[in-house]
Amino acid sequence: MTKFAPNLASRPEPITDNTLRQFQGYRIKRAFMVIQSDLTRVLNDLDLRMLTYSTLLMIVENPGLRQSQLSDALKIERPNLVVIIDELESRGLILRERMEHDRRAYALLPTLEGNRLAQKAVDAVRIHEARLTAGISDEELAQLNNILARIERNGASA
Amino acid sequence: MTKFAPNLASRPEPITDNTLRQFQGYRIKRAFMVIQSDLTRVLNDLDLRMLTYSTLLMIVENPGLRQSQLSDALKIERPNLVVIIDELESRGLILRERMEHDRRAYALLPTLEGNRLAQKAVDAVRIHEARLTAGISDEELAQLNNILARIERNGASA
DNA sequence: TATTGTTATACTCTATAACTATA
DNA sequence: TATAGTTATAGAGTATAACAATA
Repeated sequence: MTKFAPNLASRPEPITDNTLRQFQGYRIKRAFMVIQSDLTRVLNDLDLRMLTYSTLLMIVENPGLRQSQLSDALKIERPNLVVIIDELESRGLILRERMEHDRRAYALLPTLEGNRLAQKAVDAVRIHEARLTAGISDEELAQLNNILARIERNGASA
Repeated sequence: MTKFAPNLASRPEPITDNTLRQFQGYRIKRAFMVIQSDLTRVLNDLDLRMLTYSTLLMIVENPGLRQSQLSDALKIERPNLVVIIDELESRGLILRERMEHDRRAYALLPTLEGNRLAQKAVDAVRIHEARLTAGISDEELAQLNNILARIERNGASA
């Protein structure tokens, strides 16, 4: 085993990811994965997944919206939203109400329990976020969000 | 249709996501989704997906590493890595070489073509990243990465 | 016994085509 | 004919259990 044939060694040296780490996308992904992992655990205590959580919050904030509007806002394909709405409805968190002026569409409304669960989720997620952003000042977070928004805009105009 | 029964209206007002938008996770996710979407398109031109791309780059940077080391580094379950390695190997981009000192394990090595494709991918991703970070200074990106790393550390210690 | 790679399997999320009922 | 919601289906990505070969 010479130093000229390192490929055949068992590679006790630590594995590096410097090539990937040079990229913004990789670094943002790593932070996002950590957040997502912790958030998934927090939401699990409320029997919510990321999709049911964000769907419920959007219905609470925009009562009466249609499924098509919601799938646009959440960037979920309409067929995939159906089963999420089904789940929230069967749990008594939201209602589907036929619209009078267009009987093809449903107005989505939160129930009292839906509103309560949404509030509990928001509280829990605030605590989760406070933990993950501990030691980071409001100014730094504002700067972070400013840059993230600019990246998002750069991507949107592509 | 009175203003006191907005739930029954067809809701021509724009849909808002202020509840979700108050959270760092949501804002990071939105930026990441934009990056991922653009990166997926860029890699598609090289017949790579995010998983085959990051796997190939790790093998090029760490020639000789084992599949178990790679799955640890990429945070992919070992069974799921197998099919990715299969694909890269069948395309002639990498080799599986039995290790002399531990004949259970494979050393993963890039081929010449694997090295070439990895270089092309790195070049393409650099261009993609330059587009998405246009107008953002090096100082701002350094600040961004500093904050992202702190969030990642906060999550890791949880 | 424990580990490496593998197979089988299941679950979630995503994406598209085609249907129904309404418009 | 077009749209809203639905059904069916297929593809990724992810997760766990169990196996053969080897340590």
